[in-house]
Amino acid sequence: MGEEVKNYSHDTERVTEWEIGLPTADDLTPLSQPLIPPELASAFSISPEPYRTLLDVNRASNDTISALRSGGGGGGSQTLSAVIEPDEEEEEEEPDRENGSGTECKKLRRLDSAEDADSNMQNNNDDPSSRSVKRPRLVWTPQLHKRFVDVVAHLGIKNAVPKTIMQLMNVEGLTRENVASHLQKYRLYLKRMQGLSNEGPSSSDQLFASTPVPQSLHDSGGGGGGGGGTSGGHSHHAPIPMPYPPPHMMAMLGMPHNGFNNGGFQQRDWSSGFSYPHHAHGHGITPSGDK
DNA sequence: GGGACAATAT
DNA sequence: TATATTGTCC
Repeated sequence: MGEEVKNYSHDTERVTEWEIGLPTADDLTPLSQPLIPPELASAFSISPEPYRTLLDVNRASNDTISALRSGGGGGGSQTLSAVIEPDEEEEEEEPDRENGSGTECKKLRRLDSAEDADSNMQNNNDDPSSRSVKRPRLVWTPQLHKRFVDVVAHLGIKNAVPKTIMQLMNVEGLTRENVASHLQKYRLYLKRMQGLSNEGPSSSDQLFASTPVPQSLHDSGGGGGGGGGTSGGHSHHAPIPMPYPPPHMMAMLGMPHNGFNNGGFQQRDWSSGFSYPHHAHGHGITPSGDK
């Protein structure tokens, strides 16, 4: 790891902090390589994508970058659509990354090509003004969850209510319901952790277990849990007005869940994780509007 | 209206 | 299984 790549032709100041924890170029499959090995492709009678040379890839990424730069300009707000920053950005450190072994688990995602009988009801809506568009379900990726935890921690368990959390998280496309639902589950988890008071990251709750529970959350628990609360001290943070560096993130809704990138869309944001798997018909991005 | 929570649906 | 939705109570 750790070798500064300065391939970028543009002059963006890099925020190296954001890059910590990101996979290095070596960890990623080069764009010039097919996502599916030829053998596999032929085994499933998948017609392989046209072969791409590095030049093609380069050109494509330059296109993307220039499109972004001209379109988004230096401006701040970007609507969803194609917010793909040339630079990798991540947030914060992740000290202990205990990965069992060196081998990255590569999961081949099988799409059930089962024809979605997908009764696509009244769902064809281009009009952003209409909120009847049913948005695909949110996937709480570790990154997203971390942000969630951070916000909750800063608010203090006491002030952490869905609406506030949602606002502070500053994630486009995230709704109060999303947060409420997740918060519900998170509280359950916290309760269990307190009840056990001992560390025993149960195998379950991988997501939660991977994110340290901030001390400020051990708050009064109100006795509820059961006794034994851990430790006593807690510092409380007053609700802060503008807590987080809003890294303008967006929720990617409904990425085409097709093995291949159609338009040449590349997902990246708050890390590769923010994805909505489901049937996203047609255009997937842009939850837009909303709230 | 909004939050907590449980039950239920997808 | 994870997340969404709904219903009830406060």
